[in-house]
Amino acid sequence: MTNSRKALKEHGLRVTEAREVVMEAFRDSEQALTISDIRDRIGDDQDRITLYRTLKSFEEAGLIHRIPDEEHSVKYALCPESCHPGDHDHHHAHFTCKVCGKTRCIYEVFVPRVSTPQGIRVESAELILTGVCENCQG
Amino acid sequence: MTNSRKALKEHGLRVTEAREVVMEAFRDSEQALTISDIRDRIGDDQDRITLYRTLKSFEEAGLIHRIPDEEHSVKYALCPESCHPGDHDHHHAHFTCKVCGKTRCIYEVFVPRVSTPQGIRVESAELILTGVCENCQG
DNA sequence: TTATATTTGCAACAACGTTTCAATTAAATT
DNA sequence: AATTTAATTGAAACGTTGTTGCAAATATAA
Repeated sequence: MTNSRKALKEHGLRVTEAREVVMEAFRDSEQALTISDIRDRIGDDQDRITLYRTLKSFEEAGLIHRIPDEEHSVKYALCPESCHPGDHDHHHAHFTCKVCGKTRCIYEVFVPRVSTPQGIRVESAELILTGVCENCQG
Repeated sequence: MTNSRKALKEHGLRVTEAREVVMEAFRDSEQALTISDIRDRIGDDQDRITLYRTLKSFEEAGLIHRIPDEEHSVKYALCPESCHPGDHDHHHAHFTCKVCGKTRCIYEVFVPRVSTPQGIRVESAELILTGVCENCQG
C-alpha cells in the first residue's frame, strides 16, 4: 500500500484514483500548490470539479491546509502529522518568494501570540512572510 | 474642497467623480471593504471595471491597502497617513470576525519581527487574526 | 457477490478580474 | 475662456475560479 493510500485511510477517506493522484502530487512537492499547479502535475484527464471536491475533503480530513498570501491566491500544502479530521493545529508561518512565486511552510517560525484590544477574542492567527528565497537572491 | 478631493490630489491622482465617491465610501466605513461592499454603498451606476481601476490606482497611490484573510477574499482599507505613492508602510495586524465577517485594521498590534531560516530574506510580513469581535460575543 | 452510501463527471451557472479600443473628461497651456 | 493633451471611463469580449444539482459509477461494508 502506498503512503498516499495509507494517509487517506488513516484520515477516514475512501481511497479513489482521483484522491491518490492528488495526494502523490502533494507528496512530491516541496512547496504549496495552487489549483492550477496541481492540474499541471496530474494532467487534464481529471475533472476540474472533482479536484475542488478532493481538496475540500483533504482539508476537512486534516490532510492539507490552505495558505493565505498577500496576493490572495489560494494555495494548499500538506499538514503536519499533528492534524486530524476537523482539528487543524498550525502554529507555523508561511513564506512566499516574490521573485519565483513559490510558497512554503516555515516550521521553524511559530506564529507569535499577541495581546489584542479589549473585547476581541482571537482564535487563530496566521503569519505571512514575503521576500526573496535562497534560490532567487543575487 | 472635500477631504476626499484633498486626499486624491495629495497622492497625485486626478480628481474624478468615480474616485471621489469611492473615497467617501472608505471614509465612512470603520471596516475593510470588499468589492461588493463598495458596490453596495456607491450604487450600481458606476461601471464595474472602473471600480477595479479606481482601487488599483488608490493602492498604487498609497491611499488604501489590500488585506489578506484566511478566506482569501480581497478586502481594502484606508492607509495610515504614513503611506505614500509606491511606498506602503504597514506594521499593523488585521482582524476578521468569523461571525459577522467584518475585517479591520488593529493598529495597536504590531507585526512582530521573527528570525527566519538562513537564506530567506523577509521583506514584509502580515499578521492575520481571526476570532470573534466585541459585538458578536456571547 | 450484493447492497448502500460515497464519489465522480457533466451541464449550467455565477462571480471575479483583465484587456482592448473608442469616447469622454480633468487639468495644463495659451 | 477656449484649446490642447494626457488620463480616465465605459462597453464588449474573454478567461479563470468556484459552486450546485443530478445521474452514473465505484469503494467499501455486509
